[in-house]
Amino acid sequence: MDHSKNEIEEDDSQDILRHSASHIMAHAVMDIFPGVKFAIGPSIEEGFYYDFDLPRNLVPEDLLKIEEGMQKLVDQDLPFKRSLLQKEEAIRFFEEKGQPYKIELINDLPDSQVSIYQVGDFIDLCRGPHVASTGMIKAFKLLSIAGAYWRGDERNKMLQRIYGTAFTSKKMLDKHLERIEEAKKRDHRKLGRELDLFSITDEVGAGMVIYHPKGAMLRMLIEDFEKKEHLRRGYQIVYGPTLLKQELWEKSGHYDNYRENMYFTEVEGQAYGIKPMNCLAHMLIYKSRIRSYRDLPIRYFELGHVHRHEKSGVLHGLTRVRGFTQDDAHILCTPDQLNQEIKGIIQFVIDVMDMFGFQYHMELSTRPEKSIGSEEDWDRATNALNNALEELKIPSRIFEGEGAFYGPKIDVKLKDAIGRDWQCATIQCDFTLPERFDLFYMDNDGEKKRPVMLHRVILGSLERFIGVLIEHYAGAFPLWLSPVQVKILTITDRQSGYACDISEKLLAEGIRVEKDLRNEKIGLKIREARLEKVPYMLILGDKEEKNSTVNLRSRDTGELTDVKLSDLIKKLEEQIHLKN
RNA sequence: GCUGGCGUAGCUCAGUCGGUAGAGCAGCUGAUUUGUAAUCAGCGGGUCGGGGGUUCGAAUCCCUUCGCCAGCUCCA
Repeated sequence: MDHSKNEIEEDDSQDILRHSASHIMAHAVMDIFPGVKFAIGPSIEEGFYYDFDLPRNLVPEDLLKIEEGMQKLVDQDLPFKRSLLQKEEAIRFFEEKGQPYKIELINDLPDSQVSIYQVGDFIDLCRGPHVASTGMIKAFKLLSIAGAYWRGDERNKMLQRIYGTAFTSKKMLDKHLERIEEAKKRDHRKLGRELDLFSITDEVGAGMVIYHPKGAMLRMLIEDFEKKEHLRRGYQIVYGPTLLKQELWEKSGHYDNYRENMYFTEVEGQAYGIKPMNCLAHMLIYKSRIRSYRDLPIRYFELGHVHRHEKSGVLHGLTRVRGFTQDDAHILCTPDQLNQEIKGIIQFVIDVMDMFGFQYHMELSTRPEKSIGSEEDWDRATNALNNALEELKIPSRIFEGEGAFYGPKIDVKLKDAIGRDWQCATIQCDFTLPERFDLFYMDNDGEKKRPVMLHRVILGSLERFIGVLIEHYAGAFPLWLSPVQVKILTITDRQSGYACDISEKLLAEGIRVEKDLRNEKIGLKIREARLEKVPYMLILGDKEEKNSTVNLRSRDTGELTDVKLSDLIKKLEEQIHLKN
């Protein structure tokens, strides 16, 4: 995404504004809770926050009081004053103030001098910059209270975080608050129930999805699409079992590294683990016979249903569940083929993202401190990923040390219709599992060689992807993905026969049709079909029957047209083919 | 898992000071045969998330457990 110079400047000034607002909030909190200890208070993408160590827990009413305090500070139009202190001076200063978190921060700063900012009676360690004075904060609002660990580490004390946002005008703030409301309307948990797509119920278990007929249809359409696309790209479809012997998980290292996330069971004295990943069966297929370099690359694809015991607090609708279906593949190839394979996967991801209309960006994560494998392998794998990105001219950010313990990876973050990022696709290089399972191929020199394994998903998990899709389209799926594509509505029960006739003809063409023949007013039927977000309604009255036409009403344009059935079928088929 | 909030009819929600539960929508029945976002009338529906306690009496107070929500940490 290109930012013009103005936009960049605007982003910067907004950051400064919000960061300044967080200082003002801290001041207001200090006025109410004199003993407060301050942690950090940065600006973030949508606003700002500040973490506090407070003598008591905050309640929502506190936010109003703090907002009032902030408004007073803004009204006074107090200047932000910057000054420099020697590190030792600063430490002494914050010791006197009883601010242990600030001292910890100062001790970690490399420079001999640190800057502090004063606004009113509040002095904070801060790199800056800030707005000139508090009067420049024209519009702000505190949004929520949450717990947050000091320095983001769950072993540390949990502090109280207040989130807020600030803008240069009231109008912009209102627009932002409207966007938040809009996002709530698109929430896939809400739409999932309203559109009768799926349910998640305590009776079954937290994080376990039940697909209702329409949700199952949506999933099937995506699965069919994926199978076709994978076959086209030289993948072979395979299936592995859900339950695999515990010994196998011990061999793979999952038992040591991933046990907390796995479910185990015992049958006739034999211990089994429920698969949290699909790779083991794929490797066993590879190992089921001797492979030649001529066979490579081998690409096994599985829509594999895995279970992971996610911590209870992280579950969220379809986007974070305990049982989910990955569009998983493992590619076994020679080191020489690595680059080409990675490029193929990236192109696959791009094709699919474009088709669904998602923007995306890619991130390359390199070797973490805690990792296995030789430096040479890591370099080769990292270069392969990096070269592939460069050759395809894909800009990416590098996250040093964020790779998996067995290899570096490319993560793809897609951006939905209202600008939120989601992790779906990931491409990971792995030298460890081929080693542990002693995978090899016979090379052209007659020597056994070790293949490289790529783990990759394109959509990630179908559950998460479907959740994201629901929100992306706000439930109004494009025709090819709509569980019901056409709904037939009759004016009176005189048209029931004609309606069944039309319905059968559409079904015969593979169009997904529903009929509403109830003795209800057309207004009601249309209202309900609209709420169900059906792309096309066919309204049938005496007039249509007499003329052998249908009155077509479009969800997206609201347009009404009288058409012949054959023309309608042609139009629908064209649109389905174009997948829009 | 952690911090805080919340769990009342299928859904959205009300329920005062502790005195035995209510609305709208949905559902069912009947009437209505209707032209582009809600026809009218009647009826049924609840172990107030589960368990335990306090009390003459608990949706309401306390404990515990499960789940949900907002974050944190983790992640497809």
